[in-house]
Amino acid sequence: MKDKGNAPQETSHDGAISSKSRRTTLQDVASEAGVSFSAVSKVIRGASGVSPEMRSKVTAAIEKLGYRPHAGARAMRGKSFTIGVVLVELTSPFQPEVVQGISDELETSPYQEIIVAAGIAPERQQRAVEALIDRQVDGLILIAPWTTAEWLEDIAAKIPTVVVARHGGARNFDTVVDDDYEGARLMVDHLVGLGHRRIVHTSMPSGGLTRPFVLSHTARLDGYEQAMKRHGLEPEVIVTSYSEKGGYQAALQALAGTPRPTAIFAGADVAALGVLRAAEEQGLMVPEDLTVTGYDNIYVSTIGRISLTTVDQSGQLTGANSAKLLLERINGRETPKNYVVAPRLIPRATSGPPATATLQSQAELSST
Amino acid sequence: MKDKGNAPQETSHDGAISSKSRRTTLQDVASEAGVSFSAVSKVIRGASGVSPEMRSKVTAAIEKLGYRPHAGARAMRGKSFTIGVVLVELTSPFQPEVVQGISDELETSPYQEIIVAAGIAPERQQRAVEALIDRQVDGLILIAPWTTAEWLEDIAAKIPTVVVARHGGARNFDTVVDDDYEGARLMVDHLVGLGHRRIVHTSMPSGGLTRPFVLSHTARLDGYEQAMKRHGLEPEVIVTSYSEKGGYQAALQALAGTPRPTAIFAGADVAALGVLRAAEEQGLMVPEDLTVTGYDNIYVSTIGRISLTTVDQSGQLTGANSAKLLLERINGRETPKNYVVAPRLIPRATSGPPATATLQSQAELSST
DNA sequence: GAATCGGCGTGCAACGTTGTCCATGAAAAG
DNA sequence: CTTTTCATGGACAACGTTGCACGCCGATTC
Repeated sequence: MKDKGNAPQETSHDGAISSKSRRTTLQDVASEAGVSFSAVSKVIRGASGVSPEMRSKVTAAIEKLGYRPHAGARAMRGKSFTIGVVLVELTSPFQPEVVQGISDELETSPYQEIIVAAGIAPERQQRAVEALIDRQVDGLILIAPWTTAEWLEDIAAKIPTVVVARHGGARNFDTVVDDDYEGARLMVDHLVGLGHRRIVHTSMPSGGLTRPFVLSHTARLDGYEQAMKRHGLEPEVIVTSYSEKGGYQAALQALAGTPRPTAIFAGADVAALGVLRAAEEQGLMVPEDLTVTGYDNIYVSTIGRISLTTVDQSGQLTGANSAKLLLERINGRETPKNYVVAPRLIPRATSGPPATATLQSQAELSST
Repeated sequence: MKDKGNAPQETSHDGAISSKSRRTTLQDVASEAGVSFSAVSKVIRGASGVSPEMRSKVTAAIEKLGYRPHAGARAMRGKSFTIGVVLVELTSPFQPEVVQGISDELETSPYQEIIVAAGIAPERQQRAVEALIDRQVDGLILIAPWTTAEWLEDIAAKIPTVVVARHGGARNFDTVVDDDYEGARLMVDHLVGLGHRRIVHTSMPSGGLTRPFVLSHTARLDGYEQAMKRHGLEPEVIVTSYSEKGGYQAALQALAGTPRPTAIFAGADVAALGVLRAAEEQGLMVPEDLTVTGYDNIYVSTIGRISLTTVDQSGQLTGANSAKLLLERINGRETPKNYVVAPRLIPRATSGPPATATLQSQAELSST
């Protein structure tokens, strides 16, 4: 394997090769196999018009030299085999689960994902998408984008796109959503079934989006309100943010009301954690004095100390499905598909019948 | 702006343009500005030999056409302005914080990060790195890689690299590590200061790595053992994994010992959560009957219901610093740098003096 | 006033692929 | 035995950049 002496490394002017050795290219493989480089390209692309011997010779050479195609060069002509994924925050508990589902699904495909955490601001999200398009991604998966519907349609007209956690369907892209409406109903039914009547819901600003093109939290809000009305109960909503702090603030506000609610249904598990803190501070026992529930079934909710009653929507499944839809779309499908993930109620330790059931119903009666 | 009739869209054979309009290129900008495309390239690259008028004309044209450079084409000749980041798991609580730090740092640079979750298996991590190299990343940040030191040096010889959370320094790459050794000492001192003498530590397998080239958890283990010995105490280590389940199992094992330990110092917060669950199941009050502490100061540890005593190592800072080091290296620095993040003890509600202090010391005396 | 210099703009050859078009030769059909 | 067909492999022109080499021209120097 020594190549000393009479094998001049190509007569280039480039005297000082920068120690970092050159990458093996199609050309290298071609000369190793003793064929033309177009033939090698054909083998790699699985194009027709290749004899079996040809194929095996080339495959052997590729193996021997450890050849790997240059993504940049590929991107110049056609596909880059790269998928762009945009999410809001990596350190938030739910969205990374979706990404993990995407990663796992793409693991067996030739595609590689690029992940960008773009925050909540629409402008920054748009810049992130543009940066991905510069990198010639073959497709986009946008998780809970806060941009306008028109902008999304424009982007999707240019490049195969799947949007996650956004309701309302679309013309040019596929969607994967949890049935948030149904999930909220499940939770309200659970709480009402336990005997609760004053149930407060915490939500987030709608971000200027209009129905039916809304993000998950708005659909949950709608589901909550409808379910409450169906039970003949008065909805009560407090709008803060989906964060521990937002939940804490919402809880303080809710608990100051008279009569005090017996249950707080936070729109997200993170917010429910804040509600728990507020309850603790006010000396309320959960679930004896106050039932607290969330949505998302994030990891923290499962651990013993928290054991939060919540709704599961399988981030993994959501991610895997969006990756599947995107690959279909890259392979030519044009008609939009909308995949709906069925939510599942997970009753745990933070929900129970209201201890003050009799007292409460008296208050209800006198106030009606 | 209508271009009907006598503006033939270039005399190409390509009749059916696939609706998705062509991207604007250097050439387009050049004709808009009435200059050569090399001139435009110079302006973009900030090369010398450009007159002010030239620059403004070109900048205007770029602005007008909304030109954005094609990353693939750039990657063919030189830089791709892309950084590859490899981590173990996106859904783990600590590593995404590091990535967030990297993202924030790169936000103001022309570089864009590609994130890959590669799992714990060295082979899969290696494949991930190769996929990134195929994409011509200009640099790599590897978070807690389980690969051999030789392999890392080989990669780093080819491409600027920063390794996070791996001790021992290196020839060809920079490292950013928390001073895990010191952090473990802080925790042991804290516990001993409270009066504990039987302190169990939970760790993870070393993954076949040999000192001094070890991952964080091994350094924590070393720090724990040294500190215990300095206090004249007997170290007791249980090896499982850094997960809720791993912590649970370790705790069961530890609590079965006689005399029972009064404190369990888990090597990671996630594991400490499992310890808490085990304690709860056995009817032990924390911290009255058992002190539980962790390491990493993940988000969950901060919330009221958990309020875990732990050691903070600022993932954000770690990430930001590794990005800075990588950019320096991309700009030509060759001499390796090792950045050490100072750990900080965060005492919270899960640690306190052992209730059975007298009893405990009797047991100690009789067993010695 | 001629020679030299340096600033500025242009031309052009890569870079590593893809996919179309073309030449070759063997097998099948007449 | 000649013509057509078809499978196979090779040549080659893009793709959108970068960065070097060159040529022009006005200004400085002797």
